[in-house]
Amino acid sequence: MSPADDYTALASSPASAAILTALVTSGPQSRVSLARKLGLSSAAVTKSARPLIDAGYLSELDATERTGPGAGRPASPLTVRADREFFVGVKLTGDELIGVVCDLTAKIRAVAHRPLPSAAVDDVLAEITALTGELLDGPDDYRGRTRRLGLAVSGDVDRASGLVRYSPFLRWHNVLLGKLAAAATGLVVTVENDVKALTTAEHWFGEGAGADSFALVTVGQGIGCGLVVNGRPVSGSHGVAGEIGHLSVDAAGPDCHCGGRGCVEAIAGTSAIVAAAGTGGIDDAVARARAGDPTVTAVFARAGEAIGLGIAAVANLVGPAHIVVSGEGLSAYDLFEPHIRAGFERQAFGAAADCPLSIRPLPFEEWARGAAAVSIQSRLVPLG
Amino acid sequence: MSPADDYTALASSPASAAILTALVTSGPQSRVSLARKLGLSSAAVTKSARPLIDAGYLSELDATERTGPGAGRPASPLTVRADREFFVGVKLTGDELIGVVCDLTAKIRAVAHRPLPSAAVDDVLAEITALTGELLDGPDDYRGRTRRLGLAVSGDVDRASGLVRYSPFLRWHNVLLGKLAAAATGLVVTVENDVKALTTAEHWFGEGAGADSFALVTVGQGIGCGLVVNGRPVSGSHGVAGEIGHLSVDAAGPDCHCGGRGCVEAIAGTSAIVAAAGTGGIDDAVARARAGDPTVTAVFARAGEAIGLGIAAVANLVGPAHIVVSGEGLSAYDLFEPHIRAGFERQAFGAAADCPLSIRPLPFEEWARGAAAVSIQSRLVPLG
DNA sequence: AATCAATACTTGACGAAGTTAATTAATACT
DNA sequence: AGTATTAATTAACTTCGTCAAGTATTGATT
Repeated sequence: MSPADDYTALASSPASAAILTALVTSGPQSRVSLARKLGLSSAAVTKSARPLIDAGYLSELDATERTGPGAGRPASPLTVRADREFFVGVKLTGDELIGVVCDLTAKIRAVAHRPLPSAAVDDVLAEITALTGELLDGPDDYRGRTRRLGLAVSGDVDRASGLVRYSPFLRWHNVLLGKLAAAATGLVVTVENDVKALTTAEHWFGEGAGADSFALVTVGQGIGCGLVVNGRPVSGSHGVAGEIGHLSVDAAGPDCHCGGRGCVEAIAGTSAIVAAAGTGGIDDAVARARAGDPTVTAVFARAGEAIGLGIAAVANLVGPAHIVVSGEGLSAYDLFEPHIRAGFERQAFGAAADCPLSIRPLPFEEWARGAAAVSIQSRLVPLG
Repeated sequence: MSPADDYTALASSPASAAILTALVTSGPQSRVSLARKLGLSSAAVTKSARPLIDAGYLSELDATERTGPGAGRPASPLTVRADREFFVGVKLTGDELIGVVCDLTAKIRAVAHRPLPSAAVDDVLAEITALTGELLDGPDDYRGRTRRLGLAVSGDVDRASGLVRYSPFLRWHNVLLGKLAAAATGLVVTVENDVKALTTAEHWFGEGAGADSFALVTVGQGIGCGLVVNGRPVSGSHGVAGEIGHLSVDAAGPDCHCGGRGCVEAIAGTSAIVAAAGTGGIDDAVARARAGDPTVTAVFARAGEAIGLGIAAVANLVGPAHIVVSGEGLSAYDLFEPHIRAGFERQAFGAAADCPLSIRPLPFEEWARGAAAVSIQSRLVPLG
């Protein structure tokens, strides 16, 4: 395999893309079960898998697990060789870089943080390069088996061109981050919106693995949502999608900076909670709520319910198979969770209420893992 | 072409399906422009189009329109031969059947109505057969060129198997309508949910033609919504999708029969309007509002705004390229329209507000046309 | 132990559906 | 008339799948 192949996806045909996707999202499987699941002949699986095995990306598992009713040749399931290649993922925030090294199954192998004293493009590129070096040239030497870097940025990002159209926290406009970072690091770079990246990670490697439709809701400063429908991410024709934070759930609710009224974010965003609780900061609000202050407890209850209503709206409109709720705001998980569920259950229509809801806090490295997941995906299959 | 071919789709390959879809949704085009748009070689278009021309489904237009800068061989655009085949569409309501004959471009050629004195399955089948006969064996003799019948039913429908799982107005449970109607009429039958059928019609033959994502909102007894995302209809993993009527937009709003509170439908559904206006019926309410009764005018204003908020939720979450608002409720179009727009514009986030909104009343035959559109689609391309 | 049935996988011939490159067709401009 | 330009077709080839036949590896039966 020539170095130039690093720039193209590993899968050269629809079949091999489907095989890689199924193995990554659903774990080791025999060729026959892959064929059944993907609607292919087993001959096609054999043929498509061969070059992937030869290149070291797949391998055969020992035929320990018997599948059938006993008789017959045992299957030798195919599996992804996790340590065949490594990927760097970096999440950019306004004041910090969070970096991880992941293997092919998006398992985090190394973590590093780095403050970001300046948001000037050149400074950020220098810090990305330094962080990448720190991760790759550290005690475990990943350098030789790492060709790709994923970046996750909040804001308006064009993944195909690696362009950051607008990023509020970095105050960037139209920065060709992909090309610049590729030049600075010598790696193949993908750039994606942070929520979409996290959605990809959960859809491929997390609880949403293999689901045909899936939603990820992030709770924090803002309330965001990534959507996967019919197996494909939703981007929105006008560049807007998943704006769950600006659904209006209360006609008498507070005005929102977006011009709307009663937005979920204007009730349940971090600053809205702080304002409503009349406390100094979110940590203070959490502490007072945990101490039992009824005013502040009510603020969290109202916020949780608003989020639940927003999630119910997602369930009613697109009907995802699974919804994961997460984000830095869920460090106060215990204060939110029952009210999110209450709001959801009240407003989810009919069978939409059957949609399983996973509500859990999210380690901050997960955002960087999301960036790596996009990079892994781009390595395995064309586009996304 | 043997009779058995009537059961399979006309398109035998992805390329021919793409060509038919493009010609139906975007009108006559040269082979070269089709190739560019679809990412195919022009040789592939030539080859795929040939059998469709031979079978009489496509034909070449006279090269009247010049395309290029003047020089060069003029294009002879391909076009769908609308009268090659006809399709019957029937919409089933609780007390009436509405039937149409459409040509291949979904243009309505004939219309017929028929009361439905009984909702017993056998009686409905007899009426469908009679209506179909009336349409096909009438003054224009469509019988010889019609092989397919589309049925549209409100409720829970499995298109693939032609099963009506549950239909509230007909009080049906698990009726294999597709097989039964095929046996009764001798036609190839498709069965689809009425809102989805109407969405298909607008997405293929109406204002949403060719859009990658599209939403149709119906206003009437209930408030419904059909969604197309990434070019494919959204069905919902748990069978629920597009339930815009049960988004909660007012925390202090009325309780809804669904168990929720402040649902769009509980504010803007026909019976909610009648109840809030304190009038005898919807016609009465419309009359009083048109006469300037401030109470009733306010009821319509509030209803319109609630619908607008629901539409904004769709725009914020999935970002369709175009939204069509229609339905029998929009016979009172003038009372709703400005308030729908006001609600939408207030709550649409950022670029979502750029989404064009078409608000217009809908002739009742359009529902039957929707049923025919599904049938046409099933004739042209596999699945949907 | 030998055979058989069951299941997994591989192989090679074939076919469907696309590609590229060369050719033919039809027009406008000089 | 000759040439540039664009459209469409044709023929040779490539790719990627299927099908059908065979091989591989096990448990059960005789």
